[in-house]
Amino acid sequence: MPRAGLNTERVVLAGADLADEVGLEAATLSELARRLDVKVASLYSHVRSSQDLRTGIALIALEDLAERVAAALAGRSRTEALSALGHLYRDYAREHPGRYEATHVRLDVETADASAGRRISQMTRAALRGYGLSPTDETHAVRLLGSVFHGYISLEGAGSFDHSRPDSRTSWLRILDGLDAMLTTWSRS
Amino acid sequence: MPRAGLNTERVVLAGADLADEVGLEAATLSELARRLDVKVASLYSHVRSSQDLRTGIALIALEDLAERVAAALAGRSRTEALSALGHLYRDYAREHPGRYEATHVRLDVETADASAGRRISQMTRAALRGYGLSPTDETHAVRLLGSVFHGYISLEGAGSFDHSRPDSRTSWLRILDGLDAMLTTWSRS
DNA sequence: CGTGCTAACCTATAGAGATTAGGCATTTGC
DNA sequence: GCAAATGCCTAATCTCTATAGGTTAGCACG
Repeated sequence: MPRAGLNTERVVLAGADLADEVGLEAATLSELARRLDVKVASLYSHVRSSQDLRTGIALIALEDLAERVAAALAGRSRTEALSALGHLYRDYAREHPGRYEATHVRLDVETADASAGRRISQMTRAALRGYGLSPTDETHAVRLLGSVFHGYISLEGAGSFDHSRPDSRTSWLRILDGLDAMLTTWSRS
Repeated sequence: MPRAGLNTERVVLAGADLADEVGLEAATLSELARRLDVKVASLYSHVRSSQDLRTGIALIALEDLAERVAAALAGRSRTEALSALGHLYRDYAREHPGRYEATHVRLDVETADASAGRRISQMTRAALRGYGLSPTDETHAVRLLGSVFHGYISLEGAGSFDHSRPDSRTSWLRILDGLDAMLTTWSRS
C-alpha cells in the first residue's frame, strides 16, 4: 500500500490547520490521524506526544507572527507602529484562531528562549522607542500592550462583545488610540 | 455503607477547590470522585457533565467576584475605584486560580445573562462614571479594563513576566496608573 | 538486478476520562 | 413502619493518549 509520506513538519503543519478549524483543544492526535488517513500510532514517529504537537504549532505560529510583525513595523513608529501591531494581532487571531491560541501555551524556558517569541518582544520594544520612554517604562509598555492585545482578542474570541453596542472594531480603534495617547503622556512623567 | 451526603452544590464547590489546586483543565470528574471517595458515575446524579461542572464553577466564581467588586467599589470612584478593581482581580486570580480560569469559559447566552457577570459589568460601568465619559466611551473603557485585567493576569499566570525585570507588581501598578491617566484624558476628547 | 538499511507505517494492547443504563440501599416524609 | 425519593453502585461503551514490537516501501549502492 502507498505511504502518506509524512514527516514532522507536515504533521505539525496539518495539526496547525486542524487547530485553526476546530480549535486547539479539539485538535487531537486521533482526529489528525483520521484527516491524514493514517493510524494514530504512526504519528508518534513524528511527534513525541500531543503536548509536543501543541508546542510545534506554537513555534510555527510565533514564526508566522514574527514575520508579520517585522513587515508591519518596517518604516513605522509610534502611532503608526502601534496601530499596525494592533491590527496585525487581531487579524492573525481571526485568520488563524488555533495557531493564535497555541501562541499562549506555556513553553519551557529553553524552548521559549529559542522561539521567535524573543524576536517579537524585541521588535515590539524597538517600535516603542519613538515614544522616548525610560527603559523601565518601555518594559512596562511592552507588558501593557501584550496584555491588552491578548486580553481583548481573547475576550472578543469568547464572544464577550457580541451582544452589545458599539461593535467590537470600534472599541478596538478607540483603545489603540487611547494607548497611543497614554504612551505619549508617559514619556513626560 | 454510609453515604457521602453529596448534592449539586457540594460537588461543584469541591470541584472549584480542586480546580484551584490542580488547574481547571485537570479538575476532572474522575479526580473529583476520588477526592470525594465516591465512584465517578455517582457524580452524574449531581452534575450533567464535566462541562456542566465547569459552568457551575464559573457561576460560583462570578458570584464571588461580584461580591468582592461590590465591596471594593463601595465609597470609591475614579483612581481609587480603578486601583481597587485591579488589585481585586489580580488577588482573586492568585488566591483562586482555578475559579478565576473558569470565569473565562464560554457560557451560552442565557446562562451568561443570568450570571453575576452582568452585575459585575454594571458595577464596573458605574465605577467609571466619575471620569465623565460619554456612554459610548464608557463601553469602550469597560472593554479596555476587562482586556487589560484579563490579559495581564493571564500572561502573568503563564509565567511570561517571570524571567525579566522589573518584577510584575511594579508593572501592574504602573499600568493601573497609566489607565487612570488615560481615562482622565478621554473625558476631554 | 538484488541486497539491505532506514523511515514510515502497522497491529495490538493498556490505561485514563466521560457518559449511560439499570439496580440496590439509605433516608425522609407521612 | 412503609413508600417514594435520593444517593450511590456495578457494568459497559467510547474516545483519546501512549507504548511495544512487527512489517514493508523505497532508496542507495554494489
